[in-house]
Amino acid sequence: MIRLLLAEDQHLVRGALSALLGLEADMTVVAEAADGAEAVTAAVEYRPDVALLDIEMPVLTGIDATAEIRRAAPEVRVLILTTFGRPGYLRRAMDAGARGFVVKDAPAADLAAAVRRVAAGEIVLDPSLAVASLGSGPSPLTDRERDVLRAAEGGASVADIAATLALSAGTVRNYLSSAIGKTAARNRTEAARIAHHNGWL
Amino acid sequence: MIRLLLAEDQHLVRGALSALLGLEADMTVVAEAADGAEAVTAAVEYRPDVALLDIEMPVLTGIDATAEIRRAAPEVRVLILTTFGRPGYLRRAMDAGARGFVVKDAPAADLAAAVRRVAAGEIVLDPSLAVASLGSGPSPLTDRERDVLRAAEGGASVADIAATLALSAGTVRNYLSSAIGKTAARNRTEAARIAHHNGWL
DNA sequence: ACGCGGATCTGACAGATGTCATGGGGGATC
DNA sequence: GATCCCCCATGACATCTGTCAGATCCGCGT
Repeated sequence: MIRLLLAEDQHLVRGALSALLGLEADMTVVAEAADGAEAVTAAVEYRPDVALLDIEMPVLTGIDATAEIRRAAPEVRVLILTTFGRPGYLRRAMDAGARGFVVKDAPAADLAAAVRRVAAGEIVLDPSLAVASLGSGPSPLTDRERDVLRAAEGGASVADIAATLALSAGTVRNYLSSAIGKTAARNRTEAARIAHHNGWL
Repeated sequence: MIRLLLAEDQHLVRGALSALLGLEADMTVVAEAADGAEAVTAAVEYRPDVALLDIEMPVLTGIDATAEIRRAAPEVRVLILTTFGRPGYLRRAMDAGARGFVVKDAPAADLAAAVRRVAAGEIVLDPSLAVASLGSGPSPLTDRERDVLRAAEGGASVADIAATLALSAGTVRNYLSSAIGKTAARNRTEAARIAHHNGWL
């Protein structure tokens, strides 16, 4: 019997996934979590065979939660289940210690299969995603460039960004400029979109 | 027996919802669709009692699909099930003829209840969402302002937008300026974010 | 010790952006 | 018919943005 932990912030989706996996004769959902922090706590407490984590979660990202679980409950195998197949997500998830990566628009039957393979100790990756991940390479952005881009996402002005990051306005513009160059964009908005799409933020 | 049509573009989520609703003794999923156009076709063909539609779908939005179903198969009752409780979404969905609106982070048990009530002829709304919808009022944007903002979302320049909409650059800047004013934003990016968040795009 | 790259800053410049005043044309409303 | 709003446009202005050239500091590897 494979014991599962399910972490997903959308209540209805979580319940639906629980129902879906509950139909499998060899699986049982032993715990559910609505955010990354809850997921870590539950992983420590219930020691499931497989932890199924969404990436886009409040409080603690699925990726950060993966790293935490890796530290606090190393025998728990983490399978990432997320909406977006961003190359950067895959890479960071695997670096954090995930054992598999499934996107939410894969066929429903694949999920149970992935869970079984991860439980058996295999690494499970969508091959086309893996190709995209290796093709686009790691993030070319430095830490500061990432900070600045992230702060610029919502439409903040240079002055705003400078204030929140405690930098001079000129420095912020320099970072923005180099981030724009590295993403081959034509302004900060496009740069943020591209970086986001690649999972670099 | 309540006959259901399920339209949701993420395969895994669709399968999971199908599993969840399949557990209910008085419901059966008679058709599934991966985009809005498929949903309309399936609604016409299978004439389900209730059509469960996501809003964020390719080809045809859940809202557009609602209007189409209303025309082509008026006896089918549409229940919108979507990720974001944007006030503008609710309003437009109801205007298009939806009979209910449920957000994906509602408790899982609520979904089956909502389906039953819609099947029985009731209108089902999340009360707090309804309040937000009435509170924020309808979209203050004109058609053109919406077009321009939408075109600007990805970081396009004024010249790009002017080219795609066949307008003069000055006109584009005027529309952007008035959209920025109406959304109380400080630049186009923030305006697009706010409009998007309210479901005005 | 030396060089390299990242983080931080400044100053200057061209071009993009946001604002405003102003105009004409068309449809809806009163 | 007058009024209002939306569509479309132009020109001028102040500000914001993106780029580039330089400059200092620090840590890391050879």
